[in-house]
Amino acid sequence: MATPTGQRRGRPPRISRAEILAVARRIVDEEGVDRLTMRRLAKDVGSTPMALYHHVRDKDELLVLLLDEYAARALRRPELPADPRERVVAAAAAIREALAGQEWVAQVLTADDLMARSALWFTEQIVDGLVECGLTPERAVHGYRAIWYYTAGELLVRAASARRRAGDDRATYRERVFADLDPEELPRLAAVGDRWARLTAEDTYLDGLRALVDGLVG
Amino acid sequence: MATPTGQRRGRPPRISRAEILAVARRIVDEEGVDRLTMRRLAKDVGSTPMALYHHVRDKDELLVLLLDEYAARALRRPELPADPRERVVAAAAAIREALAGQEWVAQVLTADDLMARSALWFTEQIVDGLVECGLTPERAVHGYRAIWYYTAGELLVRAASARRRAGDDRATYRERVFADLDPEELPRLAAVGDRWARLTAEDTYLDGLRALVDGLVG
DNA sequence: ACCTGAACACCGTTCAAGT
DNA sequence: ACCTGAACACCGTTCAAGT
Repeated sequence: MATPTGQRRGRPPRISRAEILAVARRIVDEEGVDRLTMRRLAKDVGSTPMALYHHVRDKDELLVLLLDEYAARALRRPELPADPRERVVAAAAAIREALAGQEWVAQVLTADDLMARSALWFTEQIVDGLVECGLTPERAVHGYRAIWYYTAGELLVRAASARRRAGDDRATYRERVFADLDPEELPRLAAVGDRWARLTAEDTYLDGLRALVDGLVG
Repeated sequence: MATPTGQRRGRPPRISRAEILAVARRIVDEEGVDRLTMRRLAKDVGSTPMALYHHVRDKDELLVLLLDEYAARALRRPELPADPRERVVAAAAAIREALAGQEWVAQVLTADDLMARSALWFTEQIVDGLVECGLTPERAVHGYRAIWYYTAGELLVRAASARRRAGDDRATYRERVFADLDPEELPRLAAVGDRWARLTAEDTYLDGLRALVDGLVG
């Protein structure tokens, strides 16, 4: 709060929300989101845990702010195709592109959902593209929602398997299950057998997205 | 380990893995997965935290076991339609039906993925249905994968919004954003405006699933 | 073989006080 | 207004010892 003369009152701030977020981002990037604790963050900022609570409400808000800021930076608006169906595909793919690979994003994502004003432009493109394909505005919103479910699911499931690969040992469990399936009971899976791991590791996001969009626009 | 005469050696067990899982399940059902801690669980089992580590490797394994057991119980195999496309839809819907509403499942799901032998029958039905629709086995597996992304995404995103509704206050944030959108910049979203919350709260899982399956089988 | 007690190395957050 | 210190009420897991 400023006084009528423009002076600030009380003790001047030593740390800012922006500084807190920058340091948090560095910890997350270098050591993973699990290592981001309020105590550790305070230490790296050169302050105390409780000082942080003057700038963010709690740890949850910190994570959401982190995601919003990342989205604002990473979601550069691309040139989109003129064809409405291709525009929908390209907008969804751009969101996924920006969020994939950032392992920590998936873990925060479940705490927020379509995040930040910065993502709304993409939402607009998708809804608009679907309307131009002939859907009513209501069905276009539902279509956007389906696309978001698919995209978020891909991000979350893939992040989970990446984490599991890091922790080993359960990957071999799945391989064991698929290696000795009963071909009587589960013939298709038994036939795929050892190719399962390779097949599900392939990046088929775009194929699935196109199928979904094709199905949505009829 | 049994001796050649069938006797067990060493101190007889006081608690079993089955008992641990049953108590864990009760805690999760009654108070939520966040309240399930090794210490709390030990207390309810009438033992000590470290005794648990003789029956499960760590907390992660406990959660996966819990999910596997729940899936085995909840995934009753339904009568499936003869038409292959409808069979794919029905099998996916059955998985989703069993897992939806169980709020804790979503939080564990990101730590596992297609869970347990008990789910493989459904996977088989989906892959088989897609093959009968004319897809190659490889494309059928990719198709299954897309359906799983969509289904897991729906479960996780909806569970996240349910949690947020419980915690309030940020729901109003989204409403505020949507209430004063710039109609110049985001005309479609501005037009939907206050109907956004209602529209995205609707259960349109089946519509999206059908669209995806339609798109997959061409 | 199975269980216990004590300890290690942490958490997020509140409260009361200081400048 | 902003920050600090001490404390509260917890965590998961390891280690050494007991029966």
